[in-house]
Amino acid sequence: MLRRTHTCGELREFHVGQTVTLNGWVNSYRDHGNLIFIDLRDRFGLTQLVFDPDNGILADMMAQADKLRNEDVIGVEGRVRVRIGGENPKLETGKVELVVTKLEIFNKTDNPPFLPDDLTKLPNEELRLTHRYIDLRRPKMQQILQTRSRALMTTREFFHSNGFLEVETPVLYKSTPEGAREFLVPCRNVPGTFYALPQSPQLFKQILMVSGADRYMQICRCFRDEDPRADRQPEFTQIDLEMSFVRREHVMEMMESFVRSFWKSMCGYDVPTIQRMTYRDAMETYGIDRPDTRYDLRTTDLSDLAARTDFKVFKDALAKGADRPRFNSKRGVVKAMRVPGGADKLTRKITDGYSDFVKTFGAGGVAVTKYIKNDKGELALDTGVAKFLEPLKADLVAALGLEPGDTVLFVADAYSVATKAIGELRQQVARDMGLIPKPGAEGGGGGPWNFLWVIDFPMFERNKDTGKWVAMHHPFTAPRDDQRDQFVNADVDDEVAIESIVSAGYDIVLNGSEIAGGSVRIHDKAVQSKVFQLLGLTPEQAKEKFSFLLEALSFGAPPHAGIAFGFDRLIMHLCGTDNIRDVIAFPKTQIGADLMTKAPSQATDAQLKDLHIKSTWEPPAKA
RNA sequence: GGGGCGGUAGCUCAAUUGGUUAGAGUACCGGACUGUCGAUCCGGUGGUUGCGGGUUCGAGUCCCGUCCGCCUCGCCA
Repeated sequence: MLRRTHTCGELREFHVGQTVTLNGWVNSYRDHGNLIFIDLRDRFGLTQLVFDPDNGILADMMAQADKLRNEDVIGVEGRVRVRIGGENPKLETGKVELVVTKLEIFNKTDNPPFLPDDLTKLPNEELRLTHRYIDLRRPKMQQILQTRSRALMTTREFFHSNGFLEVETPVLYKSTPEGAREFLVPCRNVPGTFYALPQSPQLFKQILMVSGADRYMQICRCFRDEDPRADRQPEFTQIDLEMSFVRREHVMEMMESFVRSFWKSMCGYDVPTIQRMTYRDAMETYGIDRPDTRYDLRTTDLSDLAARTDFKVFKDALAKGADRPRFNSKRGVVKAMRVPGGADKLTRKITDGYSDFVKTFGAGGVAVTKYIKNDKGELALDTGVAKFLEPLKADLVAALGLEPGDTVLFVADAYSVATKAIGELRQQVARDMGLIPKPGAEGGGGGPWNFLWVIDFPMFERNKDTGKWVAMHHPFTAPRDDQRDQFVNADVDDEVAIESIVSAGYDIVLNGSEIAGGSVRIHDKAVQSKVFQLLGLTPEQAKEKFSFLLEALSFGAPPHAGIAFGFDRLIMHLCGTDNIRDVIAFPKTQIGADLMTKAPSQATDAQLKDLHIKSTWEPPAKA
């Protein structure tokens, strides 16, 4: 076999005169009859090969070369020379070419369904996923795989050099059916029982703290059987970690150091001190718990002002009940957003579309007005709901800091609905106004990079359907240290008191995307009991579900805290893509299928019998 | 579970109001060509219009169902 001495991205002018061997795929061929050019590709680049009869090439090799087609796999030996036809500045190796003297065809390809080419339009994703091995040959995909590999390396380096112990935890795990739906694995040895695949190694990493691991990290696979999205897969990767003898500040400090070292190493960017925002500020000002702070659009609660208008939509919304008593003790809300310069850019057609847009989040619509000069040349409110607001113009201008040419958008509803709707609307407006920087604009990769800590989350929120309290993060999240006594002593029926308790949780948000989330954990039995009580778990139920953790906590648990990063999302940001499938070598579709291997597939009766299970599924009757 | 978009040659797309033999580029096959570099030029093969029904003299086009892919709401402690 002609084994390579160099890669296809390697040859330069100083190799001229050397005899070298290359291996790779035929990326393109240009056949001039008695002169054939081949661009040979591997992961490292492209090199031009020449089959040139003037250089003593044998006729039968010329005939073989004549048949070479895209994606054939070959080995060639030859002499490096300066290109006779002049440099190709598009290629790293563009100053030289390889005059082939030996050719070995390792594998002729069937005509491929598509070519791994970044220049032409990509075929549809279904085809790319079915023939993933071809799609992955594309230079862009190779680059992503490389970035991902480097990121794994730099992550491990950081944590290993900071005293973290890398420990693997089980994939076959105990089912704890709170939170996300789990994948179940039937157990052959104990009929009728099942393992679950972990949503995260949460409980194991806490146990590891009790075990004296002191600092743990793992780059681990997590599984959640929920419908995927552009940035979600049923199977995904986390950088998971936990630390002993720390409080919130220590974890945040360590993570800031990690993020700084990671971005420095990945794209040479110096992450500045990460600003902090409370959950409440995030919700009030941005309508979302992961604000994109790359642009300065803000939302404002104008309920008091709106109550003074005669606009029925506002009045009705305000009359709605309070669904978040901590934030609004009496009523629904009217939220407003000032859009600087919106009067010109946000056309009637666009703002009409906003009403449909917010309807998808349960809101009734968007009220619009503009602050512009009227016929008399005076600054006035114009169009939409102007007539209701005109009497309050001065107050509105003051409250929002309106400037001429601004548009104001209003969403009125119960707190949760209005907040969510205007938060989503804010992002849509940012897109329409062109406020979102293009990836790579600054700071390398997908920059600019706007990092943000979001802290002081509520411990609990009401489940919309059942009305029961649920843990906002998970049931092992501790209250913020200064809230511990207040929490333990709180009356479980005092809704306002319970919702006011703030947790010691923290998220890292990057450009409007949650890249990490964690918390200080409960290591104190009184606190843990109170949490279970609030969640409606009896001590018996709690014991049944989490006995191993509770037992562990009772045998000498250090104070501990941790966090987990969504690794795939980090890579998405670094690569400036908004599709998580692009940063996963073998991703799944929206129904969790792997189009290449055709998973999932049916099990045989014998397999099912072994596992003591029976499928209730039957093929639909034919009409 | 709901909403939206899409599925036509190997691939990317086109096809007027429902109307002749479903076209183009590219890939592939054959031919020409000694300096190209997304080579060029000439010729050719290639179609269950996702699948199943229905309406119609006639369906890629309209209707119903279904499958697949993408976006999204719900969901994602």
